[in-house]
Amino acid sequence: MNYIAPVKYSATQEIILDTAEHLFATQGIHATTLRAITSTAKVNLAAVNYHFGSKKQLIQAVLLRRMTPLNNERHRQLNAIIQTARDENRRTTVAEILHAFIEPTLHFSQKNMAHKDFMSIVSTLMMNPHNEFRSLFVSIMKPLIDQLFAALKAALPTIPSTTLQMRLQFTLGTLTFAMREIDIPISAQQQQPASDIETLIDETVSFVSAGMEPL
Amino acid sequence: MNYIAPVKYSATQEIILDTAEHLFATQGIHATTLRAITSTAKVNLAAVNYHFGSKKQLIQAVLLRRMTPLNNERHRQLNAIIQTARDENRRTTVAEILHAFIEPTLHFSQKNMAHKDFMSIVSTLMMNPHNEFRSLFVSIMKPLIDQLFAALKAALPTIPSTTLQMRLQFTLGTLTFAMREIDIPISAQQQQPASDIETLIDETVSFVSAGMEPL
DNA sequence: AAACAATTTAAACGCTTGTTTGAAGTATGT
DNA sequence: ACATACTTCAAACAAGCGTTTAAATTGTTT
Repeated sequence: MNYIAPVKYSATQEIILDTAEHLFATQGIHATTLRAITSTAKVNLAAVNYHFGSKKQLIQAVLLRRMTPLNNERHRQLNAIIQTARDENRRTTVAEILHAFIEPTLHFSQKNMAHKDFMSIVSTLMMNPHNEFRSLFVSIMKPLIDQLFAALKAALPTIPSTTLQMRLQFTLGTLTFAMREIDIPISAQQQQPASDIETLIDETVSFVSAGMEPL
Repeated sequence: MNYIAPVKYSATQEIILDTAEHLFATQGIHATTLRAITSTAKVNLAAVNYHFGSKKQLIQAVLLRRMTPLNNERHRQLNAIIQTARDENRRTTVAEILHAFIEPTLHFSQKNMAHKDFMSIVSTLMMNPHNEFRSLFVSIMKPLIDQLFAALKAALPTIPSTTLQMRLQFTLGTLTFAMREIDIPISAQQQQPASDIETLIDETVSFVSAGMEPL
């Protein structure tokens, strides 16, 4: 359930997708030209239009290629902890729920440079309410966010929905910052401590878990 | 101290700045053309180059015009609570410090549509590590962030700097989401509760205050 | 009222953009 | 080996971009 099979691409298509992904992340989607993509990928200028139809469709392909497996994994983990709690005849905890969403996200973003680039694109998109491709992104995320909210509501039945929705938005904001090195530089900061993934995951989960239940 | 005087603009310049601000926020900086700005503002196409020199300099002017008074106010509030605590011979609390930063930010962003647009641009910029204008933005923010970090470090002396830096980044992420209606839509959500500013400020401060000291 | 400076205007500039074209090349199946 | 489909290629296309120009207009000073 909720599983979506990935799409297969030819070698040329994958080179284009990889190159576009990297340039979108580092230069921005709008600022990246087809000439920049094709010359970097060492393919002909017309290759993008031939293989993907248009620049717009290329962007969508870049997004869907990685979004699908990531969301599959997030769904898998959420279902897993819900099932485990049911088996053990108890409620899921807030930290469990948030971990099931945050762990795949941060693990995914730290897997390699390509994944880091991809998450960079995604977070930029999340921050751009009026972006042309945001509706695509939102439609992909919606079922997952709904499931996440329902799980949190069940774990924290006394908190009003309005408040809980707000805190979930804050959580997404925290996660967006966590999954990149956006770092407004801090003077005291010595050249990026570069903590490992597990520490980052733990810190993020405990930060938002505490925020979910203040006082 | 830390106060920077605002720049004066002519009527034509202000119309251009207002229009550019709105279009930058709703369409993105790169996607907004000078022709779109000047035709919407009902001024001649050449007016931007005449009054600001170039599109690049116009963007900088849009940023600086509002950033300066906002940061003046943030500095004022931070200095105020530090002075008050000193007068009362006690440490500043974490919630006080975060409130002094968050309150002016959210109040500013909710003042009117123009301010909302501006904060939309700023948050997009914060999320774009490789954006051309990020360095300008960071240089403006740096003294403030440093002061904020120093205050937090003094209030939470037992927390390692590395951890504290991470939590400050999370806080900025939360605030970035709070100051806009970015809202990944949640199904249970009934057409935006639209809570008032004071509630939003309180919720944000308590969320990040809790996150600063988990357990 | 005349002279000067500041601003606005319409038109054009060179350049880059995404896309399309038709020929050349390559792979596949019989 | 040939016919057929697929892919690559260089070249060109119209459209849109930021910027510049020089004349017309407006505002200010003397």
